[in-house]
Amino acid sequence: MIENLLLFNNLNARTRITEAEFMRIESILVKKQLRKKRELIIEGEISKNIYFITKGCLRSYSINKEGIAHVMQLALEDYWIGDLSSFITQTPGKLSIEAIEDTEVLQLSFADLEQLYIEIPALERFFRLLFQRALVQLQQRLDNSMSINAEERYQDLLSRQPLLVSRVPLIHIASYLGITPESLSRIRKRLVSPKK
Amino acid sequence: MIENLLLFNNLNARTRITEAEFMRIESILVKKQLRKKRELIIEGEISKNIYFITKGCLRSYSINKEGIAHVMQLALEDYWIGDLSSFITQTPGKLSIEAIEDTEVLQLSFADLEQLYIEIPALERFFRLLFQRALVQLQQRLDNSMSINAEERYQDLLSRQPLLVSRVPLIHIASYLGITPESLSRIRKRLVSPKK
DNA sequence: CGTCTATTTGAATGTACTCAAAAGCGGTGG
DNA sequence: CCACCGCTTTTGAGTACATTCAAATAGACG
Repeated sequence: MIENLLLFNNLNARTRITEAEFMRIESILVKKQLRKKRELIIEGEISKNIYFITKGCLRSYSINKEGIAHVMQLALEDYWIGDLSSFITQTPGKLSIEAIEDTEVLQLSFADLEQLYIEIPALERFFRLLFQRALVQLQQRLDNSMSINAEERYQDLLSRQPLLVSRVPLIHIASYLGITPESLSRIRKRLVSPKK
Repeated sequence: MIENLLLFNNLNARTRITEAEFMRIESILVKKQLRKKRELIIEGEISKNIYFITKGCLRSYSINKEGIAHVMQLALEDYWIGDLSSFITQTPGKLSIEAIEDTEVLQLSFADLEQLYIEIPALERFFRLLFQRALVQLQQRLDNSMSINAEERYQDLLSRQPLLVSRVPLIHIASYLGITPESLSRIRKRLVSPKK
């Protein structure tokens, strides 16, 4: 019996995972609840897991030497999140992940995933496609950060991810866009009353 | 008989590809020569191929609406390059790729690669790992662009990729770092004569 | 050797920043 | 249930860093 239909559909959107394979995967996953403001992983730890979000919203971020946080990823349910760098090298990571809302995730460990890659070749394909798409999206984000200004970046995000923008506090949207909260506040004001 | 040892070692650095499998791959690859300043792919085209560089140096870049180029990737021999977005969606791309030096690449087509994924499961793993690492590196670059200033980004690149910096004209390094050539010129001057 | 492009330098400018403070909002405990 | 506290958002004023524009110099290539 399939429990996590959201994940089953997520895997099967671009791959074919059988029910039997999926139940094998499910038997390994660990469900985790996280209250708003609580941290899933903390800078300096070795990330033993990556996470599939079944409910809620998370942000991953790093802190620079001035003590300022920069948002790497904002993720709602049906997304995967983790400190990939720490996860694949199994060395201490620079990212922390915090819940923006009360959140529920499914945890998948490094060792288990390596085993599953062997047992279920379609899963290797799944993550190849996942990383491929993530790479393209990140290239797009980097290109945006170089080629268009803050206001256009905000409008682009707003048009692509309206739900995300409505659920995430301005302070984290600003950080994701690479600007200060003050600047984003002014941008929003301009967009409401487009004087001139 | 293995012809492209550089590629064979590239594939086998993190995967096991047998000689037989590799010769199957080689039978499909097309060798292409490219003179300095010539373009490998041009914005608006559908990227039918990705490329492994066996000799030389390439840059991929996009042009924004003001007509300014932004470097997405700088790649020397032993690297893979392409317009991944266009390649995986088989729709017109926004990137162009140009030779910075006389260059030789091995071309791998979308259709051939899909076939090879089926024939050679280890290749699926190879590209899963390749995209995984590329994603981590791009996350690092994005984090840098938000958390440290232009001078620090240049020094970081210089320490990580001294060969690349020495072989690529300042104008393209600047674009890669997200700054103007004038700014990078001034940064270099400061680093030579660090008055205060 | 001449032409074209890349690099350097100078001066003026602007966009987003910092610092500061007020207003708004949400959650918690008395 | 309401008052308070902390955090988020807004607004203002002054500033800094990299930009733009312009021009001179240096370097590469045919």
